[in-house]
Amino acid sequence: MKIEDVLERVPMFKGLPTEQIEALARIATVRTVKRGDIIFSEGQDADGFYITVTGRVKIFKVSPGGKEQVLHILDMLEPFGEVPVFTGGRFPANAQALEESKVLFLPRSGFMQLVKGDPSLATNLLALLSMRLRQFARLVEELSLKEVPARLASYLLYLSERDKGTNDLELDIPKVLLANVLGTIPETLSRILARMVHDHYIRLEGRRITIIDRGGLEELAAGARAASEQR
Amino acid sequence: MKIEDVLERVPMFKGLPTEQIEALARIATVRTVKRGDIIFSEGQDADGFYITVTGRVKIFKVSPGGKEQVLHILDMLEPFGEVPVFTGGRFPANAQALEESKVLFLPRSGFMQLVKGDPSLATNLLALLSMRLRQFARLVEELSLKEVPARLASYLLYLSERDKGTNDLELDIPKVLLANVLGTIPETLSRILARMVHDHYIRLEGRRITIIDRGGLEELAAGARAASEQR
DNA sequence: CGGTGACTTGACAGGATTCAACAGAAGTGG
DNA sequence: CCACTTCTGTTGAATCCTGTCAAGTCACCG
Repeated sequence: MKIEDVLERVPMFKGLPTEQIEALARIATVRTVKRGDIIFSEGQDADGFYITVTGRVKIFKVSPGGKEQVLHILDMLEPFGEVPVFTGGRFPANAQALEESKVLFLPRSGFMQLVKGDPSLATNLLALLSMRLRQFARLVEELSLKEVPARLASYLLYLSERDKGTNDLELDIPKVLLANVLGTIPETLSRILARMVHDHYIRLEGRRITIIDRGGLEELAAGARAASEQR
Repeated sequence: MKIEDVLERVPMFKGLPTEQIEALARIATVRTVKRGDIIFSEGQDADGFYITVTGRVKIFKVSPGGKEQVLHILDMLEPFGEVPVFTGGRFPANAQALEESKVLFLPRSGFMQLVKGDPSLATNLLALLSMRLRQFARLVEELSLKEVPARLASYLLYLSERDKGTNDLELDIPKVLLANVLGTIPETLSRILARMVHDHYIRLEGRRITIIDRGGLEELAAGARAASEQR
């Protein structure tokens, strides 16, 4: 597939005139990465940003002890690593391919010129960054204000909502990764899932989860006292 | 003071032509708030954003149980509540005045037009939002990957750095608020400060803190094992 | 078939919150 | 100016969640 065709489908570039798409395509380069490959690391000098073409990428931070916190999981056609394009300097986090993926690299120079020249691109970007800020605000809220069961409940409800309200969910990521998304570790996740099963909130078979008490999950997510209340 | 003069000094509007400053001034309104006043609440419909003129404002989230997590503390001439300007919809968090303050309100309509017309304003905004994203990434890292002593150590070092590396710090916020910034509660903060004093990292008199072991603090901030190691 | 990765479970320790009580500072009003 | 309330900060004891350490199962792959 031609790069132009990819760029055209990127939401961020919605409404860009063809010639500018072509200009972008000329400066873009494709990079193929294998599962587990690091695309960039925190602190690394940033001279451009990326867009996923196929595959998925996680953005994450690591503690000195090796614990991970996932900030984003990016699907197809989502830009990432764009922050240092506007602030200059270095990448604030790490990016790693979850699967064999193709990513597009757009060098900073040239891109900035384009932004300056095209107000609709600029406002698209403002919308994108604002959306990210919203997500972060929610993430901070979850991490700081809620306990793990509440976060997990939120996540399950989010999955359900994303699929038009089904009760039959299928985790599309391994549980280790889910744990890191939720800001915890696999062991804890495992236990809380078990507890939720025991308390008849959900049914669980491997990565298949069925919601059987949506109301209960919603209470949990809202921060109600933990499951298995036993006062 | 005239509104134009204020707007001119706002970093975000750096380099804007005078006539556009004047256009902004025409749509802006001033609002005076007392200490503790809520400027906007999470979920409230957003039809514009704010800029601090005098005083300070905190942006925060609240858990159902009443615990607070502070996202930002804004000094003079800093914009806030700007996210929904670009995403539409509602405010993602609450804003409350820490002191008697004057804030400027800029309605969304009109502002967006200005953004579309002025590329340098747009890039200023992109830089602003990107900076915020960076801060959030760091906040998430602190909350998720570090324990309270490490966060406190980071914060103290940050204060020191902000004042050109002094060892004599003066907290400009009450400790309750600092606790909420660090994602904890006053009791815990109090104890950890006491421990740091006991371990000769700092000296403490009310809100005056003197760093006496910077290296030690740096280790703590990096995530080394907690103070008062006693294995 | 040995080996690696994903996942689970148990025992345990430890950090942090909760509940409670209290002292000092600050601000209010008579 | 003093009594009183409120705010701020500190300390103690008990509890709980969560992470750590360790072991073990199951599935999949070379």
